[in-house]
Amino acid sequence: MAGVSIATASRVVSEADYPVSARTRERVLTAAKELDYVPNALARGLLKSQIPVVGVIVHDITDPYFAEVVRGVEDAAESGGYLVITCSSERDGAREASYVRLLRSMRAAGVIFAGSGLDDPASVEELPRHVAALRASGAAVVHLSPHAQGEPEISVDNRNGIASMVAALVELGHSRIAFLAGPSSLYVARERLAGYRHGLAEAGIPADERLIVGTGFSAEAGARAIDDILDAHLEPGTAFSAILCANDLLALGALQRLHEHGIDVPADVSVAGFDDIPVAAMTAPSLSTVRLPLREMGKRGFEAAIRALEGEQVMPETLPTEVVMRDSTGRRQ
Amino acid sequence: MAGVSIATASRVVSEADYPVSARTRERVLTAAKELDYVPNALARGLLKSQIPVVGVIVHDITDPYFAEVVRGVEDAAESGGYLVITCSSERDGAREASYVRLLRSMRAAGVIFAGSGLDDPASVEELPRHVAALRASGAAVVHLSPHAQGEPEISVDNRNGIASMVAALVELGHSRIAFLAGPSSLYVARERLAGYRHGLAEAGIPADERLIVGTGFSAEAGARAIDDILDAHLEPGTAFSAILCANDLLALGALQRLHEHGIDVPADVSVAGFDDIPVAAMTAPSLSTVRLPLREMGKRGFEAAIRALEGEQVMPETLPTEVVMRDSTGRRQ
DNA sequence: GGCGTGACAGTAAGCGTTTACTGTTGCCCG
DNA sequence: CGGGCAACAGTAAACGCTTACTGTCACGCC
Repeated sequence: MAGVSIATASRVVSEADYPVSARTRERVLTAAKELDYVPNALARGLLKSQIPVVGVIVHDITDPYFAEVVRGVEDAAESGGYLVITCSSERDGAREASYVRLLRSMRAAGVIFAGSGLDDPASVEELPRHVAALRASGAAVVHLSPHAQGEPEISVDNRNGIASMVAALVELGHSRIAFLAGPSSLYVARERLAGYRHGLAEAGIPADERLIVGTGFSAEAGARAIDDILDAHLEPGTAFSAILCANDLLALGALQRLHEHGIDVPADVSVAGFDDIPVAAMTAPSLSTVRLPLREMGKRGFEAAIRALEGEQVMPETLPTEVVMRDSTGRRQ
Repeated sequence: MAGVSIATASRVVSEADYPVSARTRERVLTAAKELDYVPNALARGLLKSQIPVVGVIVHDITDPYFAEVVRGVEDAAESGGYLVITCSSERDGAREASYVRLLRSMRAAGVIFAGSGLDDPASVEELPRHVAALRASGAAVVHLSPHAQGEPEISVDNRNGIASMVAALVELGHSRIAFLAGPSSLYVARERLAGYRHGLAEAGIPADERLIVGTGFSAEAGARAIDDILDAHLEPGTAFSAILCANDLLALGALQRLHEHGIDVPADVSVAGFDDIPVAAMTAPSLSTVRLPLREMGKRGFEAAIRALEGEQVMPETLPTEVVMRDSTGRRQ
């Protein structure tokens, strides 16, 4: 339509670094607009063996933690013209591996693992094969949490984050602090448990194993844990005066169940979470927690991927955490 | 490696409907496994002018409403080997159009609009062009909410949903019910407002315009609306005894701000939301709301897209809503 | 015995781009 | 005034796959 060869048209629309006269360029652009031309990313991708898409592997997009991270990736990706594919693995190694395979088949430019690694056969067999192939073909792989293959590219100091909340609770006069520990199959949960022990040790408080309860990572699990604690005849106020949770969802569930039991927060017991997901500020009472820069993690994750794509060496970064005291914690009565 | 032609190998790995002898097939499969062969989806897609990917356009993946819908799409998509691309438009027509253009450029098999339509120049100019092109090229386009182009393929009866909550509140003795209406720029908010008026009319209660407050669709907006109401010297208990919110996020914000003002829910005022996002069950008091089958909507949306792809006529479906009374509502004192 | 037929296997075209390479100008400089 | 070069423009190959088409062979039937 512009009366030029395909090559010339391509050079104009793809903004190639190749001289094209102003008149020709103009004609091509006019024709392109007229035809509502949109380049075929598949053809382009076939040539480059890469399509401007990054996959984000999360445990569950419905978990506000991951939604925030994905949003961070998305915001950073958007400006570069990248699209992001969300993959909820539901903590199933096979599903995770299958997603990564699909991402590999479509030559995604990068894969960002937002959730922490799993102890799962598929995660140690099929997954590493795909990850290696992805890397070999020039795709970027970045981790935002600890995992089987080692240290994450972008991380947050879970251990010291939890420890500083322990310190804050100790500061408020609490010495018997229960811990809802999350699932021990998750690397990140183990780090947080270590942080709890570390914080206690720092304060010179011996850990009471009866106060450490293994849980899932959901609100229901938090509510159930409260039931378990109460069933074990651990009296709030005497056996423990504060409950620290390995993530906010657990804390939310705990808060609700405590309310149902007529146990007042923070008068009878203080409750603290970890992550600072948006709803943490919206509960009544609002939840004291440790803020993780979730969106920022997503953003940095994407940026690290881009850097890797450009052949740069990516240096591991650790992002800061911050204790946020709200209304669910109070001085020990 | 298997000693066969590319065509034969293709027939085996793509499970084409073409006879291949058992021996040959075996050899190909063995070689494929040995080589860790993964087909190139881009090459395949280039040929078919379509790649097994669907885009979901949401306002914000961080909003639990959309996270649920996306998860529904994802779950349905996974079994078919489709990947889902999340696009948070942030209610910006230009950003939305740009996402759809990107989806078009990569020949996505479908685009699902999860959020309701926008009143925005870009949404009435660029967007329809891309949507038309997508449809013309055989891609499926499905809407889960009302929008400028008409009725959604999958929907929920917002109007009657709200109206039935009004009825439930009236049943509890409330007659002065404030309404946090959401943004009037959103089709869905307008439908809900209509439902509120309808419900009131059904109960023979005249609408008091002072009790209808325009808001955003966030928790902050809900909190602010409470401030506005109180600033207007509308006394809880006398001017109104219940607050109905156009979505749960608004209700969450309202709940928190009421708590801060020392106004007890439900003793002083009842609060109800709409959507039944997961956190609605986790607040204290837990939130009475209207359940929308969000995940199911996502799932149906994907299925409708597949049906459209197969050339089937897709019939509009309306999914049921259900009033869920929890602890934030009570009989009028 | 010739031939139609079914079961395979291979050849090659084509999907929409990008880009190395090959022209063709016109201009500058020695 | 001729050679060299910059500035363009076009040709064609290649990316990895699917599939229409073209064999080839063995078998069974008239």
